[in-house]
Amino acid sequence: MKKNLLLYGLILAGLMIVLEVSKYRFLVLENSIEIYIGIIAIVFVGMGALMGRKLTNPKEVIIERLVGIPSSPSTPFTLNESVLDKLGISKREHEVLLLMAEGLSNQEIADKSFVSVNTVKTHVSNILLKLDAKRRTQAVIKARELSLIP
Amino acid sequence: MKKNLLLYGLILAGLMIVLEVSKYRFLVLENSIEIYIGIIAIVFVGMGALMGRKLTNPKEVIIERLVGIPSSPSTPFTLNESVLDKLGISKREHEVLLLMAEGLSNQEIADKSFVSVNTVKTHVSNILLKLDAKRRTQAVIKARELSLIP
DNA sequence: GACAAAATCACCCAAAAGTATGAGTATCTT
DNA sequence: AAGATACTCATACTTTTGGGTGATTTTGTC
Repeated sequence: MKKNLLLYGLILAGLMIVLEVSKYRFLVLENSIEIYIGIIAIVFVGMGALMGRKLTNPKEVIIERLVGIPSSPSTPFTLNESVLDKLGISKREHEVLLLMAEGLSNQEIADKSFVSVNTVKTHVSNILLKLDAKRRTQAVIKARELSLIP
Repeated sequence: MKKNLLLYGLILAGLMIVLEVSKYRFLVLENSIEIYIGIIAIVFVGMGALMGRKLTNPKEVIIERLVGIPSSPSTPFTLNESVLDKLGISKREHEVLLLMAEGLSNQEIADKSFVSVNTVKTHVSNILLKLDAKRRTQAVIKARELSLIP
């Protein structure tokens, strides 16, 4: 990085010198000032681009891979009931939660549970409240984190 | 991108004009040419840096690291790319899929991805289509089953 | 039986999600 | 230069969700 800045300054200095020298040799015509600006612009855009690229560290995607344990016997899920009633989630609500986690719509949950959609809605609303989630997707995630669902 | 180039040209043009005008007003002193060059240099380095950053796709350097089972916290996820392009899921769509899996709303995804909600909607629609899901919740489940997301 | 908690349902409204369609831009390949 | 693909965005419309409120019915417990 520092090298770049240095190189950078050197080029600028170089240009100055070139200009200075040529000026006294009457090579700097009135109308050619634009050309100089153009050249300088191009050069420094290039430099800037290079620097920008260097500054932007390439994202490193680190993929960690386990060595042993080729196939652990998938997670043995056990429901955390203490959390369940600490949050005051009822049995029915938990059922709905499970169906929600399967990606079912309220209507589908209603059909499976033999209740009306409205009922499911209230359950879902309560679940969202109790799990402090804004959406059903979030609720499912939180529920899984709390071991309320597999 | 095009906007940048345009803005770019405009700034260059602007500088030219300023110089031209000031030249005839005898404001351009012999010794101040260096200052102008400096200013131009700085401006264009900045521009160049910005452009360079935009142009440079964030190259993803994938570093694989083997972990020696210190305490397997969860499933060692490895993305199944073959499935990914068998289903024709693009890079952007996959990104959206990941954010969807975090329980984010379309608006939140849009904000995080610096695109409009409409764009996110199209992506989500395509994802639902390609994953043969009716809802985003289902899509997430299927994606997880297919090892498209952790 | 009385009481409380849970479950059921309805209605209305607002917000979010999803569908369909068209279109401009960008990128990459041939 | 042309074509394919991906990405972006818009507009309009439908469906699903979610929030709030209130009311009735079970159900379990004291």
